[in-house]
Amino acid sequence: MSSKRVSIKDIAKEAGVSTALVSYVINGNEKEKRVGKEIAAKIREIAKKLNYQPNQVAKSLRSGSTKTIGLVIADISNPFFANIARVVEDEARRKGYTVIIGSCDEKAEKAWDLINVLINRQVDGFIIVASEHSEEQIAHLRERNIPFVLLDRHFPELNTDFVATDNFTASFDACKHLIDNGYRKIGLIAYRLDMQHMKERITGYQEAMKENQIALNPQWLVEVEFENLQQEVAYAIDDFLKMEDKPEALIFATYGLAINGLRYINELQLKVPDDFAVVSFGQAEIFELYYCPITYMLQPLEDLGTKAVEVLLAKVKNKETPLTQVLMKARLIEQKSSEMKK
Amino acid sequence: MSSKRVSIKDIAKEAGVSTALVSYVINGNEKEKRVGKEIAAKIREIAKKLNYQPNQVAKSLRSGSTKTIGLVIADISNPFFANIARVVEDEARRKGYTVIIGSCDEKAEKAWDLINVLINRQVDGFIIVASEHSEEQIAHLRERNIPFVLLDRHFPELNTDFVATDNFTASFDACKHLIDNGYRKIGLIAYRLDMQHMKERITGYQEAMKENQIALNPQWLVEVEFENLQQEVAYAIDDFLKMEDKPEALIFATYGLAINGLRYINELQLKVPDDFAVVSFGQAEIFELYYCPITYMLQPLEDLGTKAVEVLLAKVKNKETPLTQVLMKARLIEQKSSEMKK
DNA sequence: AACGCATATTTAATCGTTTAAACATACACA
DNA sequence: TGTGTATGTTTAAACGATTAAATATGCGTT
Repeated sequence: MSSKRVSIKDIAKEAGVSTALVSYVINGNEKEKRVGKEIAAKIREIAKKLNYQPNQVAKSLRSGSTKTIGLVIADISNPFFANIARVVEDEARRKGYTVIIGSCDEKAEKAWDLINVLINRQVDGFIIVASEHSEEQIAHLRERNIPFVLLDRHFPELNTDFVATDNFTASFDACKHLIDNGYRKIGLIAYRLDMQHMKERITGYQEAMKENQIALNPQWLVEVEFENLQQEVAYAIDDFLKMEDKPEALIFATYGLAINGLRYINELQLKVPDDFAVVSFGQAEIFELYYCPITYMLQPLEDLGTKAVEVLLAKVKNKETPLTQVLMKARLIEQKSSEMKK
Repeated sequence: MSSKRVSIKDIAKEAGVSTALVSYVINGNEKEKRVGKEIAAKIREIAKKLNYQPNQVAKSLRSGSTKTIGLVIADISNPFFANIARVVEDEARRKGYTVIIGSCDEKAEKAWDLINVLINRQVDGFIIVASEHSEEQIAHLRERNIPFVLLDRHFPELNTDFVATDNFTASFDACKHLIDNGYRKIGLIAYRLDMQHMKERITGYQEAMKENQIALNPQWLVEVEFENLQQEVAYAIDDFLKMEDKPEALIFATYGLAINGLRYINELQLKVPDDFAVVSFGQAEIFELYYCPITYMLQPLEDLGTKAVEVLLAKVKNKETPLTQVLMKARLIEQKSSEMKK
């Protein structure tokens, strides 16, 4: 059995009417358009019999709306993004939209390509977890009047819609928690990134230290490059160990940093929390499963994702929707890795 | 600055020619179609000036090909699927295709919805990581002559194209490895699933035991339900512990089972590998980061993914392509969790 | 001058759907 | 008989691209 797709024309022919009537009936406009009762019933019956499925591509061309949103992230194989993707997918589907996910590895060039492909595919809007140096792309979208909302990261100087975690407070809380538990020499491993969310994770830490009268030792703050992550993190920890004023607690500013840091700490046969107490950003089973479960700042992924979809779709429906900027609080999940200093 | 999208008509008007010529030039058919040199140059120039981007939706409608493939998986937030998705995405993009990923939580109904949405969106083909009870859907696709390839799991009675791991051998090797390292009482925790890949993981284990003259204790083989996973795994381990002939080594048939199993083992303050040696399927940082790194069967995700795309696109280009069925070998990654029995 | 041929360009149909506008028919009422 | 109104249905253009077929023009040959 082959099977050409059934179109509205086939139904029209079989029913002996014009395609207009079929369209009216299929879309439930038969009342408004005054389609005859028997004809309507006949059309519905035939559509069912032939298992008619509307061609979304034709609809999209005609209507100018594809009911599709593009989700631009760094890497779908990273659990943080994968979790976001899942939330966005579910919420979008609930509202009749399909999501196209694209990974750009934090590379501006890949992101450009990706965005262009998606624009050509006429996505109705974008949810973007932005990378460094993507201001230009964002500005481009705005110029072309394509709806988008930034998720998790934003550029304060661009004044766009965004939905993100309050990273300053999260980092402040993480550090404060360690201080409360008796640690005073606290190191922070972050990325060297010219991005607001990372900067806030740094200033939050600094502010918490200051506010608790702890002199900031600049050596305690290490910013590593994205490339060669594993080595960079190892060097950072090596350096900590060599210091006179060696940190007794570490904050990892992302999940990826924590993974690499903990791996190296294991390799050195150091113990958490005795050699280093630990608090991390990000979330994954791993933090529960580590021999010493890791305290972390739980970002409200579910809320972030659904809110982003909501904000975007409002924008899609009405481009004049006023700017929406949402900050959500992270929650401290206390575990053994940061327990009260002995 | 607003910005209506630039179409081929706009270029044609500006150049004072018909849309046909513009189309020829844009698509590089100017030689074949004998477009005048100066005109061609002019068209190209104008296209550039106006930053023309072809409307992929219109192209799709006209050509009947969307250059899109649907990837149907259980859950994008599961690292196994996320990794597959990444490989598929990259390979597809390399070949000019876009991927739409859909999660169906191993539910036949969700999978149906998803597949229908994607069919309506005219995807050119599907890569499907099938769930239980999805034979009907698969058969449906075949009847409608829509190209697809099964990935990671397949239904032997359906005789479709597929690309999968040789699970029998993988499981055999996992078990054999434990036996070689001195363990003889070996438990297997698997899903109760009517699916080939799971069955093979069971028979592989059984075969390895038999071949090494180890009497199979049926209590050592536990099949748990997908629902209430955490509890079910805990019960299974409780049961093991109560047995006279308690297993000294465990094989987890999936990543999810391992996560839950290891969490519970931690909770009971049992030690790997002394209380239980462990080998698992799946892969993730976690297996390296656990206090006792976990031995696992590394599935060749990269190869599986790229091959699946290759097979599918061959099918898309020519529906008469002969059946392609590929089995790939998993590789044992030996770590401390299965070291030689003391 | 007539024809053939090569070159260059336009016309118009097509993909599947939506929808404003035109058309047709019946009936009520003056 | 004509006019108005309600009801039911068709026509045809449009979305943006592709492409077979038609057309136009110039040139060389006889």
